[in-house]
Amino acid sequence: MVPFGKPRGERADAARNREHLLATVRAMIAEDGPEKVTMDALAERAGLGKGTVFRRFGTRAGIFRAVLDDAEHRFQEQVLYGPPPLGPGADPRERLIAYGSGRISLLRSNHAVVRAAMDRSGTPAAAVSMSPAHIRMLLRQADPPLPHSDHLALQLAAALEGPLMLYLTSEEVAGPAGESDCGRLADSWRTLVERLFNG
Amino acid sequence: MVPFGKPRGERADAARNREHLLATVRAMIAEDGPEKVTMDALAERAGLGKGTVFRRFGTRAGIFRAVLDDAEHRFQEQVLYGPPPLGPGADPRERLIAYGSGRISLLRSNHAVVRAAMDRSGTPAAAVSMSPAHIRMLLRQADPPLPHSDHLALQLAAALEGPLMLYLTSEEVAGPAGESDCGRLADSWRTLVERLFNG
DNA sequence: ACAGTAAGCGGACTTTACCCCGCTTGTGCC
DNA sequence: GGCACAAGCGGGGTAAAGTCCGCTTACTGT
Repeated sequence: MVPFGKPRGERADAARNREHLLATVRAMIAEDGPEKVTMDALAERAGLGKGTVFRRFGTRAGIFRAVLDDAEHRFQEQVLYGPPPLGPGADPRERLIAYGSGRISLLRSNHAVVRAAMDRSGTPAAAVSMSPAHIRMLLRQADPPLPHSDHLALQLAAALEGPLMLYLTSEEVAGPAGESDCGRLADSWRTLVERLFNG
Repeated sequence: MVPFGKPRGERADAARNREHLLATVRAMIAEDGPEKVTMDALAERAGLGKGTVFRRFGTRAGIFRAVLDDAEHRFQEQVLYGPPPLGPGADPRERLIAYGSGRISLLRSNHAVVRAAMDRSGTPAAAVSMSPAHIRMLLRQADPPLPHSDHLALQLAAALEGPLMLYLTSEEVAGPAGESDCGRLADSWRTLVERLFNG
């Protein structure tokens, strides 16, 4: 028998500290925005050592990824088990359109944190996103399945997330103007998907 | 008359230093890759002060943007004045397809530098790219013009550049395997554009 | 040629992410 | 309960980006 009987889960104090750090960082984000969050300040405010912060989250970006995890997870649940058209039941085309507008508003409402989570080129944003996989699945379920579904899925994921991550600055996204912008982004996503499926 | 008669162009020594720095950074990139380039090392190797490096390029990412400028500029010239289907003369659909595969191979062959050029969230990658504007123009020239052309252009630009910038890691792109990957990316771009125009 | 001036230069300084490693503490086993 | 030990903790240390400001130097008009 291999000596690794149990992976020995996270220790209780560690879990407590993680929660505490998450709460603290959320508070700091609410007060001054993510760009003002420094590791030292976070550690001090939480009353913990800097080493602890890094042990829990690995990198600065990791903290923001953890902050997003919640919202991300709720959304994913809607996608996997929720009611149509987002959840299963609707046809792939409608699901994909719904997925797009849901994802756009998710990204918009967390835009600053999303940006902070992709700082430093180490991890590509794929880690923050289940989009490529989900889109690929829907492309394959289409009748007839779309060609190049793997690469097409990457491109569609980028079409969805890229404008918010690559091309739009924070000011363009925040504020009331940004809302209508995102609405139009959802409209053009719909166009894109409809034409893609009709071809 | 306003006192600003002449913008007083760049001084000769400054221009010389810029060229020298660019040559130095290119050499460093060739030797160890962009991620190993530090501002201190660059300044020292060029025999200049660090302040000078920052004055010239603003940020670390700025250096890599400057390095890319050349290739970018040559490509842009092909797009604006070169022969069809990339240059003017072909119909918008064909030009867009050609633009995509040209851009993909440009990004692939400079992938490491492109990534380095978008480090630090300050400047969105738009600065490295004329894609959104060019794509928008082609969408408007289509007959009939496509709806939502502004936002659709952003999404298509992201579909084109996003996979290479957001979702594919350096290893996946470099090496011989990456070449076929990029070829398939170009194929699925073609599909995307064809269906979009046919709808 | 020369004086005035703005642009350029250098390098010490500051800030911040991230590493390291000796000490402490929670946990599973008896 | 007590032991052994891995996991967790702390905070000083390092490296690298970016800022500042006093000195120097290339251009311009006369």
